[in-house]
Amino acid sequence: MEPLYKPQGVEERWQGTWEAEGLYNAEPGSGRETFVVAHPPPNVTGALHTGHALQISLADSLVRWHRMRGFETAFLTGYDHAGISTQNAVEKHLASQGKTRGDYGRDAFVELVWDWLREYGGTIMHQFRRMGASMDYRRERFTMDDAYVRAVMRFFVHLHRKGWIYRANRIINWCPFHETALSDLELVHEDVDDALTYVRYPFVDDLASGVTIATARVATILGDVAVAVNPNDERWRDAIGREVLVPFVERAVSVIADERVDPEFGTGALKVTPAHDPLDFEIGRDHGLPEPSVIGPDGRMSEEAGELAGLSQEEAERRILDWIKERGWLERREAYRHTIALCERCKTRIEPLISLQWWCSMEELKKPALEALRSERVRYHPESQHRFAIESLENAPDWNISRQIWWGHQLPVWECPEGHETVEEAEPERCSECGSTELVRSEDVLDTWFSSALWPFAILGWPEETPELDAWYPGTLNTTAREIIRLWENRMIFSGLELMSEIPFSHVIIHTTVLAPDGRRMSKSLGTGMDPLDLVDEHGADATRYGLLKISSSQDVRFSLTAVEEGRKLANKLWNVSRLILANVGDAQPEARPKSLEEEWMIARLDSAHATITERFDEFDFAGVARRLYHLTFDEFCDWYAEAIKPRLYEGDADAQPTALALLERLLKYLHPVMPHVTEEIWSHLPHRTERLIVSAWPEWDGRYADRQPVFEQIRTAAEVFRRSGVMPALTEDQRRIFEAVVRPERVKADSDAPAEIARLEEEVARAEGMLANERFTSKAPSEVVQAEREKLERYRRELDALRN
RNA sequence: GGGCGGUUAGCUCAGUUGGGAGAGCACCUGCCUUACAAGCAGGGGGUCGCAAGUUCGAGCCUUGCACCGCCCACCA
Repeated sequence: MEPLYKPQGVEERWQGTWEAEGLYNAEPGSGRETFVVAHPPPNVTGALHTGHALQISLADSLVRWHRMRGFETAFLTGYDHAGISTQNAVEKHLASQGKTRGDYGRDAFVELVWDWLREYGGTIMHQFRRMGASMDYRRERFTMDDAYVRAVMRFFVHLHRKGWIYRANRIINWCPFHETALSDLELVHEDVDDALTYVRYPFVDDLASGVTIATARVATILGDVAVAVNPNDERWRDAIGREVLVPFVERAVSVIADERVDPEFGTGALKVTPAHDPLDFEIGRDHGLPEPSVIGPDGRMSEEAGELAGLSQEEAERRILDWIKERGWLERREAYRHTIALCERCKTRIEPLISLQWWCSMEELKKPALEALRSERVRYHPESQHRFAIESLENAPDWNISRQIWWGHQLPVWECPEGHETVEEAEPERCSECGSTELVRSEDVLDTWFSSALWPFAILGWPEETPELDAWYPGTLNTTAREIIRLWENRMIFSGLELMSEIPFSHVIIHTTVLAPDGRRMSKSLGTGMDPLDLVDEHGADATRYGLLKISSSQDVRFSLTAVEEGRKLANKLWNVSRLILANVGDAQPEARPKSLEEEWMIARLDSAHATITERFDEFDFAGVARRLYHLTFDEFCDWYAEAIKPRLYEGDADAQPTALALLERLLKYLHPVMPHVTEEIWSHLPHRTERLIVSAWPEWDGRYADRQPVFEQIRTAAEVFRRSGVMPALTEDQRRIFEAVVRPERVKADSDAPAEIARLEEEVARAEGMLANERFTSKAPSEVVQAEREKLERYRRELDALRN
């Protein structure tokens, strides 16, 4: 064993060994209590980012802890096909060769995606392994596996038969680049500098006056079917019911009243374009207005735009503005900064369009899920996120589940020439209504999250009845980022309840968002991202895991390299104290048979750490676990226990050796869930150990020596006084032996500063005396607090006496 | 605009029923001590964002304000 611990090489070796020896494997039917984590499936095209690394660190520490505690642990993993994201990646690849998906056609394109994935996809599992994630990689699943596809089809048909899936023409978010609908949750928003145009729509019967509206989308004027004002707006009260002319198309439309119009914005009058604005759409439907679409799926002016058909929106806007100016209807234009929606994948500006899409009603699905959340059968952690999850589900709108892309699960819907729809899991022979055999399958695919919603049970073989499904559903917990609550977590809960009649897991851990060191979000486009594998290469997976856990306490945290470096130091410290012990125990067998104060005290400290670690893990306070491990190792095990027994080890004290080995083993076990590699490596150097640490038993609590702690603490106080002042306080023989081993008084320089120490203690005595002299304190404070203060005062007086002699 | 989180040492952060302000890093001093110089021992450094309130006592509880951040959002 070298003095410097180098994780490089060691970690990969153990990762290979653990997996090869089948120690990550989960088997159903062991009869043991289960601990099941269906880890969030990363995008099949993705690479490990900091969020993944944190998620792995959290989940794997819990999994390893439970494995050692004797649970049957199933840490399950796989890939998400990530419809739009993957298609986008492949299309970019094609674009670099000057091609488009249109050059291939649907079937060839989908084949191309599969080829592309075989070439470039599926790298992240290697990175999970490199983090030390103890997943059962044999059971890796993919949402496009045949079995998984069958589960998705079953889910769709099930919901359709219940009447909860329907088709409707509604306004949706349209990405003109991908030419597909998107849910609200697949958008990003960006502030842009635009112009707000004030246009007068003249009254039909009085062209000299009219209603002035303000718009940021001049091109959509062609689709106006009304002007709306707030009914309480005095300025426009007389205009309600009159007719105005829509510019350019010179269509006469009514001025209507609607509460949803904000009188504060612009002039308080809104042009109503139902086909191209979500609010206008609602107003239009409620007032029974027509819905002319003047912008097409390609983002250009459509046939209904008449003479402007085929133009870009910018060109159309110029033409319309010229027309308005000529007639003097343009009141003014002003600079206007506002927020627009973009496709999160290609950053193309979203067009709100009316489109025939498939929807999933939330009305019935969400009821049992809400009950499960309100009764806390499923609990989000922290509590604030639990409330947010409930509110999100309460307000969940119907879910647009169809997408007009090619990569994904094609809808199990077949149409005959009569327009009848047949919905079956597999291709039907004839139309269910007219018997026609000329069936054409819907071209739409399902929203990626529709299949993700089945993850906890589809990966176990559902809808087949498998041993895995029987053993591991419901699972235990799930870890995820905050923004995934509505996209995924809530949907797993309601789909699990609907199809399995049981919640998929009991706990959802919403983990920290790791920000860049400057406080901005980590993202590739901002250039603030970082590759966690660089950390792993430089500092080791153990240090990286420790560092990420250490900073995982609050909702958002800035990444701090010092936390990872602290982890590296911890690994090195552990390595070296192990060298000390292993080099001086001969062929002793590990056995805790304490014969001295420092041994008893160390056992009491290990007991204390045992309690804290259990408590912190149970609360999902991973930073708290990391903190306790650090101080247990550095302050208690190394600085005091190891220093105290060192002289005995050098002398070959046969009593010290077996206990030292036993306590080191216990320390290694406590550290293993967080730092698996270095602990397993040290474990492999222990004499007579054949079993692996990863599957060794979590230590039992001892509990015999809690009362030895005050006796030991007197040595620590004595050391403090001595180092500050050079004065040697009175100690028992046993205490003095430990004191001399740890403090090495012969090495402490004789620049004693007794006067300063006396002054410090005098201040303390005065403070304590003051408090105890305050009658309001002694009469109102709890008696324990007063008693503790009296004891402190006495201790200070004793120390002071020792110094003054 | 809404929700949530944050504001404590130069930096990143702990502070768990209200009872003497802490850690790591950085900085300074002294030590190559037969585990570790990626170490050991010691030290300096903080009106706990601001203002009121409750209390014998507030970093912690209440109210208001300010600033920072994340997430969400159909003011055209």
